[in-house]
Amino acid sequence: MQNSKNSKEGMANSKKIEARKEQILRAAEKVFAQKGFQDATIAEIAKLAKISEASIYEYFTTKEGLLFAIPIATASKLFETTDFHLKMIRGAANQLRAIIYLFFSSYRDNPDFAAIIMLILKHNKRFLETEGHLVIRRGIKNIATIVEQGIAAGEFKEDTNPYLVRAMIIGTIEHVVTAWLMTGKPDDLMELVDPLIDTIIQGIKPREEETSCWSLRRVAK
Amino acid sequence: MQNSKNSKEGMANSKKIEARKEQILRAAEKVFAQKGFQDATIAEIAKLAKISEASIYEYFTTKEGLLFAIPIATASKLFETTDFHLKMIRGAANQLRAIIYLFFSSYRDNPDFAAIIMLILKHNKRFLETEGHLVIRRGIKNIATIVEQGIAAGEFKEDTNPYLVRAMIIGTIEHVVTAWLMTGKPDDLMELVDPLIDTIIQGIKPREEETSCWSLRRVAK
Amino acid sequence: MQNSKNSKEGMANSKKIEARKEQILRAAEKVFAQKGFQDATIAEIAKLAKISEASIYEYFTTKEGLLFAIPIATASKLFETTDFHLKMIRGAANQLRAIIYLFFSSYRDNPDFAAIIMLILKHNKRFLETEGHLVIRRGIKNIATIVEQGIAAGEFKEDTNPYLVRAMIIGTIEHVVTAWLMTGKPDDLMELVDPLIDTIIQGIKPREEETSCWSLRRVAK
Amino acid sequence: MQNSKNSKEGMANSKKIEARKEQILRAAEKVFAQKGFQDATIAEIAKLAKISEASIYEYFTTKEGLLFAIPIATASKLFETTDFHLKMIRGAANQLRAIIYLFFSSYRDNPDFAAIIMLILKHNKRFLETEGHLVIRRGIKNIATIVEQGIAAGEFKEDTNPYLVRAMIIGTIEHVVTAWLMTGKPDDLMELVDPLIDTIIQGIKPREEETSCWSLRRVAK
DNA sequence: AATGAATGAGCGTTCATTCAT
DNA sequence: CATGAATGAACGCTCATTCAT
Repeated sequence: MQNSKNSKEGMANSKKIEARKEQILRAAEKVFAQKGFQDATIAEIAKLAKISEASIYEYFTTKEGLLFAIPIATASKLFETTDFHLKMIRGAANQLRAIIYLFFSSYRDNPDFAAIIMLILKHNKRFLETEGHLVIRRGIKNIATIVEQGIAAGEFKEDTNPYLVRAMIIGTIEHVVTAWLMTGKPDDLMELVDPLIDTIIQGIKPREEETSCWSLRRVAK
Repeated sequence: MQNSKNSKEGMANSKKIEARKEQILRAAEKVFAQKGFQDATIAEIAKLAKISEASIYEYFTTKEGLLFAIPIATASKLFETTDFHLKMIRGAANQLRAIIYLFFSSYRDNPDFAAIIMLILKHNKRFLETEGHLVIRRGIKNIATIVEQGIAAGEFKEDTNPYLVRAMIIGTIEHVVTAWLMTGKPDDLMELVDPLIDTIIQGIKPREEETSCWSLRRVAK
Repeated sequence: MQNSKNSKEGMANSKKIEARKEQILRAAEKVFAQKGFQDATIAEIAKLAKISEASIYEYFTTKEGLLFAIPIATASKLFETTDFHLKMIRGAANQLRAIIYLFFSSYRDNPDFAAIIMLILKHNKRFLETEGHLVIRRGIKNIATIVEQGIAAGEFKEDTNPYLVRAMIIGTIEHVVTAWLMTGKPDDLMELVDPLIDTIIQGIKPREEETSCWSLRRVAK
Repeated sequence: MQNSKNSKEGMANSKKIEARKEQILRAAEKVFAQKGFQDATIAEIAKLAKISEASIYEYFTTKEGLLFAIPIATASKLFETTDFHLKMIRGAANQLRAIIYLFFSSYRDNPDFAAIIMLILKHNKRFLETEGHLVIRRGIKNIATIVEQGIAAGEFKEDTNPYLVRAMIIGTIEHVVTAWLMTGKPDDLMELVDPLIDTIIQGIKPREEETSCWSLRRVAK
């Protein structure tokens, strides 16, 4: 009985703490996204989070530490979702399409998260050594892996550079999303998914004469 | 004599002024590239430029104005060079290749300029309404135009989206250069030129079966 | 049974409380001595005392109150010891010697206590109106009293100023101990006891011609 | 002509700067003396000096740096005065008397300086490695030297410990001045000069029976 | 009795910018 | 034209203290 009470309290407490953290993180996300890191003030974040400035420092060590903590949850969720979907999809091309789709929709649905990543964190060297960056790095690794699998399966050309493909995908997404953010988010991001993936896929698939028109070499094998 | 002396002085002065400006800009470029905008101080720039802090304000209105003025010269030169070369090149694909080559080599040769663009200016909304940004915008327009010409010439697929292609090219370059800058510039950027352009070109050129394998459809037309 | 248990508990409790206080005081003494008053934090004291910060405020009203309480026990013990020894000693000079000896050895054996007194409390005006200061004041009164008795007994010159003598003794001890603390406690404090007291005693004892060589004047009286 | 103008300006400027520094130092001295280091604020010092807070940092690097600079001028003057007088005085005893007199009167006439030294700086370890402390150290060295000369001249006992004598003199002065400061400066410090020096001198001069009373013992030898 | 959690209040320091000379 | 000197305005962070539980 005592145990259950304690464990309940424990849960309640840690839940409360997590809720508080979440509350601060959401406020910070909004303020950082709107003002940028330097122009954002702890005072404003605290106000928005309905908490005292000092309390923020109970949960995060510094203003920058707070910034670095922001993307962890959303990025984790994004990459979990991605992993979940990828398991159900056959074919490297389709998997890439899914990834691009999920990235775009994640950014579209979380523009503050997108702004933090694209406009603030991406250029901060200290962020490179952070848990948040680790999450993102792991999530991005997928792409190169899928490309490699596509090459192995003959879906993509043998001389395809998986890291270049990844750079093209991520770079294009970043560029498009950044422009979208900077211009006040007028466009429909999702319209670009298909053209982008189609272009990429066509760019890296084996030459037609090798595959479609008799596919001599493959037959030969 | 006095006149000529004066006019000489006038020339000398305006030259001197330009030289002074250039001196400040180079110092600012170095400092901003190294420290970022916020962490760079006017004091440090002034010191490096061997000029007083107050004097900087004789030539530039604000710290941000100084920042915004930095890329103008280098960007102008880059786009002039690009224009110059493009006139000598036939074929949209070859022209895109040239552009990518020139961009990469410009960034490689001017890493401070690259850092200012990639890590600082790209995310500054106020920069959008700036002469510097105008120069860059004009320079980038080329790409979409060339793609359009390529489509018109049958070099690229008819349903190619020129703006997406441009986004892919610019986005990939930015992503690669940013990574190169953030990781201490270890890689050889130029190695990526060919794979990148090859992939893009293959991604947007008309389908093989339409062109290589008897081009039935086109003939039918 | 219950009663006895309760009273036992009562005893245990008050003992426990005293133990707790003592625990906090020792932690505070160490931290204050090491860091000084301002640089010491309640958090650090609490950590060292293995108690929560809030609990400290169950036993002491403020950080300064805690500071003021530190020397009471040690000072009381010192002055009790001193009183105890003085009863067994005849002659003002010997008594002064004993006092100086006991002071020095107390500081040597309790360098944290010494640091608190010499480097922190001695300069705090609010400490003047404190129980801790009262204890010290009482303990120091001895010296002047002994000097007065020495004068009355003809051991010391009639025109000796007891308060100056006290100031010389205390001042010298303070100066020496402070230097000892500030320089990392390298010297052997005790070596100074004899030279100090000898010099003082010779400085205040009646002139030789009055005492040793026929003591004319005294006889004349 | 130009030269003289320039040098005049140079003088004017450096004079102005010195005046400004002096102005800040006087304000800081007063505020630090009244409130102590921690409770003093730059704001208050700036206000009293009729200067902006930021300007203080044009002349001093930190709050503590400002504190450390305060005693330099006064201490230098004190020790120069001391040196000046000592040259005109014969006899170690008289010289010690002069030193004690000059110390006391310096503290009496500059109670803020005295408070800074006695209540703040004396206990700051970082001050030990400071120009201000160097000045003081040099000034205090005198005392031991004079005692040594007194010993050599037969004025003082051969077994006199010059460092103990110095500690007694400085310690007593410090103790007395500190008490004077802490109690609101009611007493006349100067009354203590003669009794103090007389006691010290008698405490360290060769024994009377050897010198005054026909020196029987010595003769006996 | 004990403490986890929350915060009010405070301050040193930085720096872009101005202006008299 | 050049600049030395001055400053207004801002802010992250700390910590002693409180209080509900």
